[in-house]
Amino acid sequence: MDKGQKEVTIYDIAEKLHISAATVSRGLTNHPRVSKSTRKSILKAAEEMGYRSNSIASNLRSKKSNVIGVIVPRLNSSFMSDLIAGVEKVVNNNNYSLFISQSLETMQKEVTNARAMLNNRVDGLLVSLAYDTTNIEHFEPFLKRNIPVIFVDRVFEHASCPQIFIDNTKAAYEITNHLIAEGCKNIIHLTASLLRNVYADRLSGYKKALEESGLQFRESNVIIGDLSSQAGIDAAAQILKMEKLPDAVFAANDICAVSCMIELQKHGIRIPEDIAFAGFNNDPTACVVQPNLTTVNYKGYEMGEVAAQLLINHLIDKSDLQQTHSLILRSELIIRESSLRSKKS
Amino acid sequence: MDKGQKEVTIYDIAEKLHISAATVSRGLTNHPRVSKSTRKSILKAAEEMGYRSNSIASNLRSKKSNVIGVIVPRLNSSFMSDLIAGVEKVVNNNNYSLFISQSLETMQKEVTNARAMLNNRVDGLLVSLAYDTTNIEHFEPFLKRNIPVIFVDRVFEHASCPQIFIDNTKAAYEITNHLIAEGCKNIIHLTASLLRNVYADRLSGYKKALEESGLQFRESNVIIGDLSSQAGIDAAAQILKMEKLPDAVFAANDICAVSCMIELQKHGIRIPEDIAFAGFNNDPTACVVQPNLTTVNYKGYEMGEVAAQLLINHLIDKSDLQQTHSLILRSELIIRESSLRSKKS
DNA sequence: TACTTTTAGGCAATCGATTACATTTTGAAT
DNA sequence: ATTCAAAATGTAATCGATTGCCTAAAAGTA
Repeated sequence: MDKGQKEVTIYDIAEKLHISAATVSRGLTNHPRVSKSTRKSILKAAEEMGYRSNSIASNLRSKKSNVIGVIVPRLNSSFMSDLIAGVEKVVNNNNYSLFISQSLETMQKEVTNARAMLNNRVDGLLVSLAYDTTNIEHFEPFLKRNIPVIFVDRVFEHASCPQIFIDNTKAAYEITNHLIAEGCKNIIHLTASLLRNVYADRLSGYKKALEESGLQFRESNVIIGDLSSQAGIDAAAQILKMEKLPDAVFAANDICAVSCMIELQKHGIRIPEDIAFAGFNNDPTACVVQPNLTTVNYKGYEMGEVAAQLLINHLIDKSDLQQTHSLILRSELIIRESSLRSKKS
Repeated sequence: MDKGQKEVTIYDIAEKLHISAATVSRGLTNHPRVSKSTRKSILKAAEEMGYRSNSIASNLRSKKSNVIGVIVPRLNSSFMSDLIAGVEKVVNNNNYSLFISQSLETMQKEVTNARAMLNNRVDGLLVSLAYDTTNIEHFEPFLKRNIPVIFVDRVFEHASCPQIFIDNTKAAYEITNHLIAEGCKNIIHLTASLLRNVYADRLSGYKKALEESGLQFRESNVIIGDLSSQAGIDAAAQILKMEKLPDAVFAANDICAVSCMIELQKHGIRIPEDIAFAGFNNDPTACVVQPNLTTVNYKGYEMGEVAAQLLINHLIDKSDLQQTHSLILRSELIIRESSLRSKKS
């Protein structure tokens, strides 16, 4: 089973027009050193003959692929798919293509994927790290080759890699303060691997808020899981077993917050009267669940756009990436009924 | 700003080991005609020298890229991101890579994206069509070259393109029948472009159920939009203006169903007492919204896995794709409170 | 020992486009 | 008609790996 008839190449066009392949190549790429009339005849012949530029050959020779690589923990999360959609839009509008892979939250796959990206000679890389990634040596080969690597959301400190994220500490600080202002004094925090800035920072914002309000931070109030829907259910079970019920739960994402909340409701807990709730991300479910979930609005789409644009600008005009080391995007606290206790009391 | 120091090639390895590049190439690809000892020394040298296989060069010569292309309407929908996650898993496990682009529901972008995929010489293509795609001439160049094209979910009838989807007619028939069994007689159907099988088939299942129950089908009961969250809100407004309120709404996806339902609730409509609701897809929100939404379970992840596996099997063992023309996956009706009126009456 | 087969490895063309450099053509100015 | 810069095109090397065909060496066989 072969690829059907032979492909039309620039040589075929050259032969037909009795000109050289070099001129054809120039004609097809709008090189200024080819006359208008020749270009026109080249384009016409290309069209007629069903010519399809072979990017692979072009990439090999020109040592650039016009491909951006993306490595994310998972593709099927509301946040990540938004992020990727934003990236795709920008990348596509700039005539680049997108190579995508997911690490499934393991460093091992992240390493494998990075290697595949390198072999495929992507021009740049956008990365959001897996839960258990402990170092980023697997990106060194890119940096050594001056291939830009940009971290998004789940970042890692490295002199030559720009980072794009939000101020997680501040956001968590604000949301915790809000809960405290609503009268909560015993706040559970659901989170995931503290290796990741997003979770470590949210935890520190939470701690800071407690501290400033003179509330004691208790290690046992931090439940570390994978922030999945199941993790929320498990956390609910754990909470129900506590000798003294907490008066608030702040989860590091909405998925987990919502499932935990619903599970607790099934056991007769009233939200927010018995336990106030807050999440993170402003997932679609946040304003569907009853009561609507207080959360941090933090949409991936723009983050994806910004990251992709930064990368592409660099690739196009070679602007110095080091200039922009960290890009901190805006996030906002969205207060909904799940945390509003003061009105009721 | 160049790519740093020169890349290590098989020639460098060959020179160092005083053997030919051909042998190095064979050694690296586990070709049987190279001795164990030479292979070992090649691998060792490659490792030491930091050799990275250049897939581009390899692709050019071997005329195969080990890349699968995917074109979907959007990346940031729960269903599509699940589907892509399934595809990615299978593709990745088989040492292929993934090229992804979104058509944003327009045929124009679909055409452009297809061309980019072709230029990049993908080995195969998975496609889910845009709303307004009227023909699939843009995939002919693939077929002419014997590059397999498989349609997923939003399919198109074509002799050489396998299709993977669910029985939308049957699912819609069942869900409509269920609503009728619950006593509904005036059922609104929210859907999108009838150019797409998924929506046309659901409509015909809806019609068939009405017909068989002796209920009259009314054109004015079908509201065509884009099934977005906003479309649900718009539909709610339209419904509220009707001289006689419907007693059920069956939306062709959950996003739209949920937003429509919530909007109606805001206007004092009780679900399911006043209006029963049903959606399609079993999105995460379906079991978060109150009351939980009756829907069709129809997860994209497995569909993605199946599609990718079919494609890859074909690429690997050249099994005849024509063998499997249509693959109809299982779907199931999930009845939840949003449509349960009989108990209450 | 002589001959055949197997195994390991080398040679060189090839994939298709790009591009530095060389050459020819054009056209304007003298 | 001559000159010369500018414009247009051609030549040929190059990117890095693969592979059909060939040869040499090793192993097996009689």
